[in-house]
Amino acid sequence: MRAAPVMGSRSKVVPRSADGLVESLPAVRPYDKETGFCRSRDARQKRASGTRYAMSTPLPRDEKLKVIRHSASHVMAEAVLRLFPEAKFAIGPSIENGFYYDFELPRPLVADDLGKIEAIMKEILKGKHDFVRKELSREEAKKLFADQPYKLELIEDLPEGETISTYEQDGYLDLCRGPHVVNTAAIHPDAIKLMSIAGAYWRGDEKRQMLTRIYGTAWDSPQALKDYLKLQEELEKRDHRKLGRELDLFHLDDENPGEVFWHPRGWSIYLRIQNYVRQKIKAGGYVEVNTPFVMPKSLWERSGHWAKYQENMFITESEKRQFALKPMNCPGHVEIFKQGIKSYRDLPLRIAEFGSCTRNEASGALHGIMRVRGFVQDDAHIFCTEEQIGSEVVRFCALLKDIYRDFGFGDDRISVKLSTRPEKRIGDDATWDRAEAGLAEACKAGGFEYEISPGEGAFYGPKLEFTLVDALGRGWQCGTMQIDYQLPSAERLNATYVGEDGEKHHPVMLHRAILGSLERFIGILIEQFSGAFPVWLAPEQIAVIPIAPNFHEYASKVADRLDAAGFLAVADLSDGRMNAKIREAQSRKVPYMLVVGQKEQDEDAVSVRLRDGRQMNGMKFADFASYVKEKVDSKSLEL
RNA sequence: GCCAAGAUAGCUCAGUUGGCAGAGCAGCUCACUCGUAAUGAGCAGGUCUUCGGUUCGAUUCCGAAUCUUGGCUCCA
Repeated sequence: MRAAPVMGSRSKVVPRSADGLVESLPAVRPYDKETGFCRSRDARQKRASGTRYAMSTPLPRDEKLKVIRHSASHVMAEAVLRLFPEAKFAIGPSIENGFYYDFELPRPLVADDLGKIEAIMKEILKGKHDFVRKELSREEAKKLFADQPYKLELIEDLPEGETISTYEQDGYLDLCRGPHVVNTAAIHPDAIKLMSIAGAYWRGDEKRQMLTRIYGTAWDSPQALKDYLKLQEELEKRDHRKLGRELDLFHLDDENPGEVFWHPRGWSIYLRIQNYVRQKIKAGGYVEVNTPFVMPKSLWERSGHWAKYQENMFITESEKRQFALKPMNCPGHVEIFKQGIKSYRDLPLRIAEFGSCTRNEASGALHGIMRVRGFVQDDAHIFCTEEQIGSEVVRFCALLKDIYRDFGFGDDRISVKLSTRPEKRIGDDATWDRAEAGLAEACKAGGFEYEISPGEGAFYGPKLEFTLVDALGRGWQCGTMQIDYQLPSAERLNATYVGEDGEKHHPVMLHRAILGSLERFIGILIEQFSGAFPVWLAPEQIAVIPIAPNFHEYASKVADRLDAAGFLAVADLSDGRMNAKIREAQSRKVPYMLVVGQKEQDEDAVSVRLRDGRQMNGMKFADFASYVKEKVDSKSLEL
């Protein structure tokens, strides 16, 4: 979900656009006709040359914003230079919603500094300075940036023959390809805001210098900035950590980082999602198993995890033997596959598990319930022949679509990436060719268009990654489908089946998940629905509210009958007044509130207040029950 | 793990230029026969994250640890 950075553009720049404010953009960016991907480079991508980025047709405004943002980063650099004349400059690209610039500074920044820098920026912007482009030779550039080690490194790494250019505004000179606005007047001083300070490794490499990164946001009008800040507020309101506490779904304990304590309401959602998936995969031809949380070092050595994944595993010991908490379920499933003799007639064998995994994630990577150390995957491994890969992938795509749709994510909310062979890999190229081509073809046959992430595959095979796009346009990677020839091989866990020819063969293993982890998926749902879950998932579907203590008895009778009919209904018999009870139920985001008094009691009816404020008064009890049943059964997103 | 910023009542936050710690909401008690987003009154609630240091005195200043947040790296 990242915009292609402007820094990556290699294009020549033409001086002036029609409105005179933004340089015209190159008509054609380097473009690969065969794949339809634009080529651009990005420092974050480890300088892999020829890295390709998918490009959706850019709106002119998007391009304009990129130019504004990139120019704002130069203005910020100028402001920082005024404050810290000895600052060293790294890179300052435009990013989604804004820009950043990385600096090496003589001291850490404090919150006050951001305000100061922003004030200087505004002053610079008001000065109406031109951005002046100059092209120069490599030698000239090196001389010019002699005291800027990061710039020098960038110059060194520019390919032979590359045009080297600088941009200068108000006396601040920076190495840059452009394009930029022609004058700082193109950036409204009230349409920019500095957001935060963060550390970032030079060139994204954790072994290199840690720089100070300042993030800012920039827009083409003060109103656009306001809208953006408002959206940020909206995001805060939806934050699953906040809602998780407010709705009493779960808690996280500071003493036990990265592990979720599910409260009754949260667990109720969890179980319904799990049982839903359980029923779907059963219908999809999977068998469900369960494998141990703790498994011996010897197994992890054979599987390769001990060598490749050890630092992410919690290791424990008993009677001088070492064990590890499982970070993945695959070896366990291979162990099950290996019990007894398998025939080609048993394939494909689809082994599923709600696998409880524990990974020792870096403390800084933890985030609410989205990124934790203990989580459960809706995992499965499909053991099949090479010929069966295609049909299995197609089948998987159908199941995934079906499940995502029930959670409100239609086809237009799913994006797919095909990750191809990485540099460090095992297996021969012919196998990789077959695996990649097969996966690509099956993905299309499964009804998905995909983008390619070159070199992002697992070391043992290519993979498909399925990303959900939520109500606010954010992407969450959930589903995955990976082809693995290695783990079942003789060198690893040595799984075999007897083929038609009577010989032993190694099956191919497909690692796949749809929700990814239940914890993360529920976090996504909380944010997607702002905690207002669809009826079929709501932890409390119906709150029965008597208008006065006289009607407590009728209220509990209504709740009991609804409960017996399989709904999650609670009668609020507390001391409070009706209005307060409605308010409380509303803040618990209960879909249906039943207000009951004399009228309802006389007619065996309920007056329904929906979460969205609508009312359906004087509904017969039986009518209401069937109304809700329909919503639950159809997994309706509507009330 | 790395960089930076934080940690005060169950929650959201105020506060002390170093001198007995504050509010709103939630909780508890009592009263209230009430029709679609807060009835009123009262009570209780904190070793100011932890451990060291400076000081007559530290919640406040300094150091360290733990955790959280925002990034980086990684990733379900």
